[in-house]
Amino acid sequence: MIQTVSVYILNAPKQLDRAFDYYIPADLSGKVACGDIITVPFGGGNRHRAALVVGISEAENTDRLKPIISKASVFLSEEEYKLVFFLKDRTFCTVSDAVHTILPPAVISKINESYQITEKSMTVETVNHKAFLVWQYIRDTADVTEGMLRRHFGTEVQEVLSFLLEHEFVRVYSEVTASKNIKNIEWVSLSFPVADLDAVLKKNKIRSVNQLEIINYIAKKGTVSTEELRSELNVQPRQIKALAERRLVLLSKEVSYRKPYKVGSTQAPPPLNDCQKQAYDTIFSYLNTGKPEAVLLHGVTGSGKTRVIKEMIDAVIAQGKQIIFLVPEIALTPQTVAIFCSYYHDRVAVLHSSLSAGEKYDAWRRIRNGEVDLCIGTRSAIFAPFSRLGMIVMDEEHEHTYKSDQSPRYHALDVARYRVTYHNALLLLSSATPSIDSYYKAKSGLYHLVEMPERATGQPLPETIITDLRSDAAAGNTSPVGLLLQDALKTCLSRHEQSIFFINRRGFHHFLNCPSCGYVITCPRCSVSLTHHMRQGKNQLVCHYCGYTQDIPAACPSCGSDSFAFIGFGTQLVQEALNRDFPEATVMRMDADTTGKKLSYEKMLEEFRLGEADILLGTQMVTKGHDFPNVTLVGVLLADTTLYLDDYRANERTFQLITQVIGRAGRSEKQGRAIIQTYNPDHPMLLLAAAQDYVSFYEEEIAMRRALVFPPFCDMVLLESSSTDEIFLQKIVIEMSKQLKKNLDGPYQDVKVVVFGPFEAPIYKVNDIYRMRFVIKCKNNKRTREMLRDVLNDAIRRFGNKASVYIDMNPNSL
DNA sequence: AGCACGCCGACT
DNA sequence: GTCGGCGTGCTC
Repeated sequence: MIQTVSVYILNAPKQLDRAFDYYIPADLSGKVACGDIITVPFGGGNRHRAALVVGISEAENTDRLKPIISKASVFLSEEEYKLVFFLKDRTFCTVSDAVHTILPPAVISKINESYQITEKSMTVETVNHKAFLVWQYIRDTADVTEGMLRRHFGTEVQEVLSFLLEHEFVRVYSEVTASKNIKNIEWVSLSFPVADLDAVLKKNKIRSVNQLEIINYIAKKGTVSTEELRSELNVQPRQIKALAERRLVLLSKEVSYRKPYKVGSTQAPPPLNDCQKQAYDTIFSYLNTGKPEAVLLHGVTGSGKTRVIKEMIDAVIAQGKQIIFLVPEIALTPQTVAIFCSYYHDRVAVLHSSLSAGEKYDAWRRIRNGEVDLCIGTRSAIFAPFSRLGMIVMDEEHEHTYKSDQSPRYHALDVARYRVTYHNALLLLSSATPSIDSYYKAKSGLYHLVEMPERATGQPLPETIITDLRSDAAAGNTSPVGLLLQDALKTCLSRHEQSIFFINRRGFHHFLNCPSCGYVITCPRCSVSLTHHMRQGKNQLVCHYCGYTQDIPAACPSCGSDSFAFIGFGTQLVQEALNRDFPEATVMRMDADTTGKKLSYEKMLEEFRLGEADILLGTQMVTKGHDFPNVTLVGVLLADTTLYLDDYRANERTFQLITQVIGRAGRSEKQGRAIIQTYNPDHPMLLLAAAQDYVSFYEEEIAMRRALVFPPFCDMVLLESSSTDEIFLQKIVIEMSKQLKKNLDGPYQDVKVVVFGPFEAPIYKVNDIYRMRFVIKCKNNKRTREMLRDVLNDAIRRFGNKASVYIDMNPNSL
């Protein structure tokens, strides 16, 4: 009997996402297990590919199988291995995509293989001439890779190579490239006591200014890195080497982990107040219950949720367990990250998308080696390879950045739930404005609900005023800053206090809004607003859910005005208006245009905190959890833009956004004020947001969702296909439509769904690729996923090489 | 995705 | 006759 393996090929296209069998040659027999990463010959050219082992068995006849080549040193832990199939099942991704998300990119980016000759001797006579040439080449060249051999001998070298490997004239070494990414730090120190400095200098007759400078620098600072000498004194490495050769300095090497976050000074946190203590005690009681637990911590802005979380982290660490702390976006939460880094020093790792591959790998390795207690990071940090996970925290739980919109299209919350179940750990969700879904789960007892209704400082929430832009228009004010807001700004400036102006500009799709009455056209079938599209050079209004299309009416159906326009003004326009009307005020503009560079968000926010500008003007990013003690005025320049989004979550998003931005005002001892400008001053959602009345908002929203059957009472599936060939694409979606119908009438009769489409995607053509969609309302359960997977696989099998098809379960936008 | 196999047009 | 175009179909 010969051992065989089932594997999934990594970096393979969707069509190849299935198991392939190989046999294990004698030298690897018994050494391969599920979750291992191995290399195998694949395809006509037998090119070496990385693969994940998913099964081990035995066979008598292995004639039809190829042998595996080697085993890499990386492998998936049991939990990671299970997560691969969890992701595949839930998000309809390939095994390859899942593996790449769970392991850092450096680990499997390249399976680095090199060939070496063995002890077995070879002469021209024993083999054919070509084999001998290849063997010679491998013997005489260092680190021979497959690519090098291909370049030298052509693709047919594979045959020869197989022969050489089989007869053990040659063996293969495989190692992950990431190991080469380990950065060594070279430390330099004096070889003699500092007290002897003058004597040593005299004795060694050092006169070179450069060398004196180096030695004095080291004498002053103690041990320094060569890197520091290079940047501070502009020293060449060879100069240091020269000193080392003269035995004046000592060099030592040390493997270093790149640490992109500087550790600030540690300040003891303030003691918990009563409300915080109570919240902490409740959450603590769910720790170590022997089963998985989930808590939704709902606290108003400024209630000190982060303070409670810090205390929980301490408690978990004290029990010898580890913590994942997810934040929506590192760049937007620099304060949080810095504070936690300063508390936990080298026991913390930071993981996020703008780290280099090497930095990610370092952090990952430290976590896996158990050198870290706390991992702070964005979405992908949910996969941090802790083996003793005690708690997962998701800060600003409602943020959409927790959902990936690229394969695997997972939600960090789903992975978090999976992981806390695996570890019997605690899931702690925190938000001032929880997602409707989470609050519903908390209300139905699935999560424990912990409320923090008051601000830590005891300050009341900001006084909020809604102003009607139509009366501004009537009064002849053309500035995007309304009269009331102008007044408030004057007062604010005269007191030398700061203000934040928020522009709710979102995405590229816009709804159509009547400038005189504010009327918005909605879909007669879906109660969402229609979206403007250019279709065949024609302006049209389209519903993203059901595909309903109509022409733009010549006059407003509500007030009869004949000029429809797209509202929304850019940050630039507002800045100009502010500069004109308030020349004495400094305006800091923060949007995608002004924050291109890596850490420029942080810099700007820090500068604003220090009072270098009077007004911070920006989009979404100014609403996030920053703490600006001197801000007393918040202006929402136009609240309407998310009110009528073509999405069932429009209300939810508006409420969250407005509540968050209002929460920026009056966080210290000064009372804050917020002014919301709108064309819809009576819109219930705005009134609730202004009152910061989350519970009423929730009650209204959940009633609406229940009545219209939207999540959490169902799930939304986006089934999209795209192709450069428009005609072919039409054919595909018709076939998919048939397949859906066939499934739902036949083997999947028990699956309850409502299918909309096919219709064109909101942006029908991108980069010459046409896109068609189905939107499916369903219940996300095993049977539904089976049905969907069948439709997806069928389409991939039939059309996969000319079109791409994917499913997104509960996507961020439809 | 690669890569081979295969079946027709322009070249020695 | 054969070199090479890229359409089709398979990959353990």
